[in-house]
Formats: sequence, structure tokens, C-alpha cells
Amino acid sequence: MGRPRTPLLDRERITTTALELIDEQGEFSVPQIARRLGVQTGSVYHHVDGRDGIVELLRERVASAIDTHTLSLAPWDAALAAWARSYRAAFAAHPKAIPLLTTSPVRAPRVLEQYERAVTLLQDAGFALPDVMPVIIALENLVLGSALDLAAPEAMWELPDDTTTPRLAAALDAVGEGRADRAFELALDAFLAHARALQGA
Amino acid sequence: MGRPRTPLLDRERITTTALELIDEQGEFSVPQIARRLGVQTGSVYHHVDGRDGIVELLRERVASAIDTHTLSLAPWDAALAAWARSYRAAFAAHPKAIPLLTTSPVRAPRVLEQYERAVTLLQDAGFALPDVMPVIIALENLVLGSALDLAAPEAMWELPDDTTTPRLAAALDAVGEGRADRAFELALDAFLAHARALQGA
DNA sequence: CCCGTAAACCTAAAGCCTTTCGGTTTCCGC
DNA sequence: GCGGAAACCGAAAGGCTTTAGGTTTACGGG
Repeated sequence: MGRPRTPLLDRERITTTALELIDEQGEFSVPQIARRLGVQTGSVYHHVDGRDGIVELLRERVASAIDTHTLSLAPWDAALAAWARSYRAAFAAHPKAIPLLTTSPVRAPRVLEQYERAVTLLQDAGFALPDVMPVIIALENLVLGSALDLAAPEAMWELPDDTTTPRLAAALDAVGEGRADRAFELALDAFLAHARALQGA
Repeated sequence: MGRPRTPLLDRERITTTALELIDEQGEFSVPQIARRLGVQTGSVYHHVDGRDGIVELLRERVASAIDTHTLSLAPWDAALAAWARSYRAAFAAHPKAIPLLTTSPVRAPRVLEQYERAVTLLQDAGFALPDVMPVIIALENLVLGSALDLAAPEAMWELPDDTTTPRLAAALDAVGEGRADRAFELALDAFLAHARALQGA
């Protein structure tokens, strides 16, 4: 009892454990984290600003996997495409965390900084200022919508049987495995083509 | 005590109360519902299959606001556009419910039936079978991603101050009020243009 | 070297939530 | 008229979040 000679906890380990729990079972709780780290529940609160604080740490952890180098690519549409793919991949690595992370506003400085760079990229490419945010938000919606789809991998539609919705069943059959990926690439193509048309207009 | 002469509860009232709570405070609990309806917590469980059952009822309630008539419009791209707008509007009416409803798979027969009709629409319009689901899923991602954006209306980005991310602040200023709507319409335009190009290919 | 302060953990507890179970009263079909 | 089902109450188990106070260890200034 009392303060241990070497610390048992830190934000890093708490975040990692929370992410493990989410990957395994889709959710986490503070007592679960404490049990895995061999510690009492209350001790976690000395390192973290409550449960919401842990969610915020998760957001930063997941977002840190986004390759920021992509936004330096040229031309601008290649940069945007690479950024979107990297963005989506970062979330896809932890699909069950997505509902948790898409709920509350973006506060992580690392993510905000990326949006700042994206704005710069589009302005330099000749987009009118009022068009910049709609373009970025549309791309973000596309990424998050697609990421949400990844959270329920191959069973977003639970068909009671093939007879009540035969055409839907056939169409699902025809697309096969990577249906989420194909939908994302299709939407991304559509978005980029439209953005190019908007550029400088 | 005992069975009341006229029932105090039914699935309808439970669903309505849950939706009220969500609209007000972003979440709901079974005891809260019970208190509002002047009833003990346990009584709710006689009408509903647990908390998850209430979420399922909410999904159906919100989805029932989607105008199914839209899918009968012609031409097909107008039908798809109208459907997407109605779909989004249904969710936008209860933005705080979105994180709850986008988490688990679609089971509601009424929604599945709409997808069945959308598949039929696209097949009749000349889309190749393997293309049908990607197109529908892409549109759904667009709708849900945009709906998610509506859940945190005008404060998705919490800027610490205007100096760390000046360009982002300026771009947000320039777009003003309906930034979520403009992004959605932009993405929808992009999607439809691309879908038209894909038709019959 | 000593000692006060802060850090890190534990114990305990309040108050919420979900869910289940048995008891009581009322309704409805036969 | 009566037996079973329906609808509510009361109570309780067990988990979760969060806070508060107690105990031991580390560290830095005198």
C-alpha cells in the first residue's frame, strides 16, 4: 500500500489498454482498465480526466496514425486523395472505436493542425474561400461515413432471409468481399472529379 | 398497486419519451423514461426488450420519417437525390440520436425494404449488378457522414484561438451558417455526376 | 542530512445504471 | 365464474463513474 517504487500507471498505458479492450469487445470501462493493469479503479483517475479524458486520448492515439506527409504531395488533388485514404485507414485499424470517436467535437491539436494545412492547400490551389470548408467537410463526411460502415464489417444489413429482399441479397452477393472499400473509392473518385470542376470557379 | 385499469405504458409512449430525452440531453436511460411516465423502472421491461430494444424502436421511429415515395420518382437520379435528402432530413430532425443509431446494423424491415427498392431502381436504370451496392453504400455513407456532422452543429472544431489555426478560422468564417448543408449538397452533386457516368458502363 | 510537499496508490463510499424476480391486482376468454 | 395472462410495484444484485480521505514513497530546498 502507498506509493509504489516504480509507477504502475501512465497515460500511455491507460490509452493502450483502453484501445485493446475496444478492439476486443467494442467498449471499455475504467474498472476493466484497472483490472488489466493490476490496479484499483480509483487510481486511474489520478492520470486521466475521467472517462471522457480517456476517449480524448483515444482520439489522439488513433488520429496519430494519419500520415500528415500526404498533405505535402502535389498536385492538390493527389494530396487530398492520399490524405483521405490515410485518414480512413487510421480509423479502419480500430473499427469498433469509431462510434466512440465520431460523437464529440475535434479538439486534438494534431488534428486541427491538419485541417489548417488542408485549408492552405486548397486556397493555394485556387479555391474560393467560401468553397474551402464545404470541400473539406464533404471529404471528411465521406471518410467518416465510410469508416462508420467499416464498424459493422460485412453485416450492416441483417437480412431475415433472401426471399423478402431478393434483389438486395443478389446485389450484395455480386459485390462480394470488399464492398466497403469499393464504395469508398467510388465516392472518393466522385468527390475528386467534382472538386476539380470547382477549382478556380 | 397491481395492474392499473388503463395501461400506463406502451411501446409508442416509451419510444416517444426516449426520443424526447435524447433531443434534450443527448442520451436516455430506462429509469429516466420510467420517471417521466410516472412508473417504476422495472415496468418498462414488460413492454420492451431491454435498453437495446428501445434503441431499435428509436431506429424505426426515426427511419419512418424517410419519404419512401421518393424512390418512385423519375428519372433514377432524381429519385436517388430526393431519397438521400429525405434520409438525411430524417436523421437531422434528431441529431443527437445519430451516434446511437449508426452503431449497430440495420434490422428494421421498413429500412431494408427501401434498400430493396433502391437496388431495383438502379438495376432498371441499367447499372451493372456488381456496381449497384457500391453506389448505394456510397450514397448511404454520404448521408450518414453528413448526418454525423449535424450532431455537433456549428462547433465540430473547437479552436483554442484564432492564432494557432488562422486559415482554418478564416475559412470557417467565410462559409458561415449552413456549412453542413453546403457540404452535403456538394457531395451529393459530386456523387450524382459520377453515378450518371457509371450508368450502363 | 532532514523534512515538508507532492505524487501515486489504496480503501471506501455515494449514486447512477441495467436487468431480473416475485408479489399483487386487473383484465379477458372460455 | 374462473383460470391464466397482462401490467404494475417493490426490491435487489451487480456493474459503472466519480469523489474523498488515508498511506507510502520520491524529491528538492535548507
